[in-house]
Amino acid sequence: MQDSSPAATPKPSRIQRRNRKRILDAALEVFSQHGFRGATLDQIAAEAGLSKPNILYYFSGKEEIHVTLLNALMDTWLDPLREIDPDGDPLEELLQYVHRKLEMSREYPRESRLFANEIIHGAPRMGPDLETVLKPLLEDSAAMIDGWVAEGRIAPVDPRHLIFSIWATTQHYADFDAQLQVLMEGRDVHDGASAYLDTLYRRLLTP
Amino acid sequence: MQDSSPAATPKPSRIQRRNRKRILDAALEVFSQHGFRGATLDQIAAEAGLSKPNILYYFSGKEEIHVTLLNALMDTWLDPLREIDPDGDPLEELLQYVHRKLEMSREYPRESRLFANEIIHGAPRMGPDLETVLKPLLEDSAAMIDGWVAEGRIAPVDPRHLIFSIWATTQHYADFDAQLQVLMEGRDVHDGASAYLDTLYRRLLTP
DNA sequence: TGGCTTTTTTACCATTTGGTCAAGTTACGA
DNA sequence: TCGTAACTTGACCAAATGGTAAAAAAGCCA
Repeated sequence: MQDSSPAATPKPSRIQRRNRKRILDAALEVFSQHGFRGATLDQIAAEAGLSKPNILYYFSGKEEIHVTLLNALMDTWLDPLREIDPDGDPLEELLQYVHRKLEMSREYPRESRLFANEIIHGAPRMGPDLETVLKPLLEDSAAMIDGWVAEGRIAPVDPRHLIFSIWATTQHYADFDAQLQVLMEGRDVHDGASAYLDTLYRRLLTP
Repeated sequence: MQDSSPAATPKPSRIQRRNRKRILDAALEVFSQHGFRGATLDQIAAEAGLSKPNILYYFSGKEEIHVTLLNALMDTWLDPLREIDPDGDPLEELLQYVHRKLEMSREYPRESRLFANEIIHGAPRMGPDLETVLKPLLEDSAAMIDGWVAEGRIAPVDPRHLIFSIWATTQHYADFDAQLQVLMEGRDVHDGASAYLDTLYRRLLTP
């Protein structure tokens, strides 16, 4: 559907799409590694294979790149939570959620660190999203879990802290990877984590 | 004992001690809030109530301040783990460890964030300490827990991932505070966390 | 109080870095 | 193929920032 309204963004050309993607990819790499202040446009430009002024042709500034990344991230980041089936088996649904989150930590550690970094520094660019996107979703999920508890289908548990602990334990494997590399030298971290978290939440939630 | 050997640091004067402490306090505040790159000497100076050149009279540079903080932190940070009594009741010892760690997150959120920030960015200034201090301690603790499991005094569990999950769940309350403030508006986060984590690890570890 | 050391400040400096600008260069529809 | 719009770049800036130097001030002790 071609947008013909005058105020809308005209049309993203082929080159536009390609270069914006390159820039965002490069920026994810650099921001997740060095943080917002620690990252420089020169680094992003080098990583993207573009010149700095060219990057500023596609984005109005460093800030806009960062915000764009954060917004895009929020959605995919919460998908696993949205995928919990209220009509499924509670224990299995929650365990699947844990495994999906752990899988995301392995597949997308840069995204996890980008997010963690933003929150640690007080979420200066995510405040609105947390309130409008994350909070309602958390409340819905908490209500669903409370329902399961009330029906006696899982053991009694504080639903919000349960979710926090799932976030904490799974994202830890991405965010603290540097530490784990030292401590778990050689061992397969992820398989162990998967088995451990399964046990942890199974014992917590089994009625 | 007055040190009279020629190569040793002479003697920290009263003013030296006072000002170095002021600087480290201020730096902890600023570094934990903005990260290493995000923090500026001017901010630290303002927070400490000293001029920038004066700060550089006490420390050779921004880096040295940061490293000093990190080193000082490492010790106190691991104290709770060292305090686990191998001869105590396993379940109660581990639960106490959880509560002590949670308490540290509440008492020293800045330290927690400083540490998290360092690790997220690849631990560029902590590599040696992780290897020489943290790793041996983890191995000792893991052996102790394995012993408890072998004796059947707690349920079978991977000791390293158990410890990781305790770190993750407790530090989460300090590191992701900005997120929790939005999501738990008004609720008492810490009391809920304390009760939840007690349940979580009790159900996991009860034989 | 005089003289020495320690501490503090004022004035700078060099580099880094986010961002601009005007002049190219390339892509593409007519 | 030609002209216009889209894209790219080299040369620059101004502000921020880590750090220095030398002089002034404050402590301290005989």
